[in-house]
Amino acid sequence: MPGKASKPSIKNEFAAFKTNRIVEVASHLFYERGYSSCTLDHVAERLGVTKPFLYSYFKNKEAILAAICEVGISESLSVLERTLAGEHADHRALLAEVVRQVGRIVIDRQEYVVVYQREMKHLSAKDHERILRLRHSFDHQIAELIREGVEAGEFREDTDSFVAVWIGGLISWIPTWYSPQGQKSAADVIDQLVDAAMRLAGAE
Amino acid sequence: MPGKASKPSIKNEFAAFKTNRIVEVASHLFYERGYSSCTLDHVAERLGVTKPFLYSYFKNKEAILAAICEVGISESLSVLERTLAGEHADHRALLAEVVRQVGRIVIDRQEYVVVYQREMKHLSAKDHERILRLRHSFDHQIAELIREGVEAGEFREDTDSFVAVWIGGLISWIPTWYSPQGQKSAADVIDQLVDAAMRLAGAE
DNA sequence: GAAAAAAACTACTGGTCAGTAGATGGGAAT
DNA sequence: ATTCCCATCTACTGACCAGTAGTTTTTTTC
Repeated sequence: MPGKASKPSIKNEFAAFKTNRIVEVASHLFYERGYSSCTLDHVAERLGVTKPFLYSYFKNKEAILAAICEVGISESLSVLERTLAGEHADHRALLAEVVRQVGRIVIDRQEYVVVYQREMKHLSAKDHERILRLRHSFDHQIAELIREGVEAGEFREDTDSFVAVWIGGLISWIPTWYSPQGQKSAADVIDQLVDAAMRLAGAE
Repeated sequence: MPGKASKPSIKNEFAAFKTNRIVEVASHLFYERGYSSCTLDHVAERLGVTKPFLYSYFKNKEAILAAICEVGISESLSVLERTLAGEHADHRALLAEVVRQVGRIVIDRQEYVVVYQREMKHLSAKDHERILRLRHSFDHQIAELIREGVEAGEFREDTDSFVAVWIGGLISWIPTWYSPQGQKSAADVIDQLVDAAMRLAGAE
């Protein structure tokens, strides 16, 4: 089961690999068919194993969903913190860089993000709360960044720090319309996203 | 069944009323529990009727979902067209008014909109396509409005008409975080939405 | 290479649910 | 009052599925 720290060993690496594969495949199938309509037999079949196999890596179906839901937000949060810790010319550049990085994650982890958005409500109260805290921490840090930027005179002074939520919306919205097969490349989308975020922040 | 034009008569009005009630209640329960996890017995119970009752107004469960999904987008589209037909000072005012009106609809029809976003993929190919066409028509008309505004010199000249999609994202994102019980009033949210949309369009 | 341990499987259960066939009952027409 | 019709209900089916008990296969250990 994920979520506990174990000593590194070849055995644990195998287990981690299998856990990961389950999450990958489940995410893809939940994305395609929806959580409730996708059976664990289906996930198992796609992995070339049987249902009880899954139960030796996850407590139940909901635990697999929780693992999926956590991917996008926890990666975004760790990139955010790493970027905040780095060196930057000003708040403008910092915001642009954060949005760029997180945009990249959201595009790479598209299916995970969509499953999270759609199926969140099937999480247990505990998992739901835990993941929501991560999300709020993210929004809060972006809001703080905006506030500081406004104070520093880098963003329009009439910019409410609540635009953090709107920027979050812009980012979260991408996976619902972006397709890797579409005309727009991922790089184009990210450039446009950064531009849009800067406009919202009033950084001209 | 909805979707056919009938002569107005007291009987048809009764039927339309019942159809409407089914859609209302189903929307609320699909919103709370998810489409696949919400049973028709549950919908019927909440209405104080039985399952076969539903089947005399809708062909099957998916038809109820389709009716729900259509509400938000078709209301938005009709408001858009009505607004475009009216008189306006300039493109700025026109865009602001459209966003304001559609924002209001999305807030009023919050649950319908969320169900549409989450459960779209359970629609039959036919319904899915039909509703997607409405959605595209909406985005296309907003894009056109932006393009004209840029040409008229009212929006920043480096504004790509693709911001229509980002504005659509802003609007669609509201129901996932706005709550009527929250601190922010609907009017505040709409004012902020309009401001954000104007920033995205580069209308300063 | 045999015994023990770990990993994965076969086969099942108890419950759920979309959709239906046929019964019922109350109002309208005659 | 009787017949008919329409709306709604009762009662059912066939399929599906999360989760489990107990067995088999594979790997590790000595």
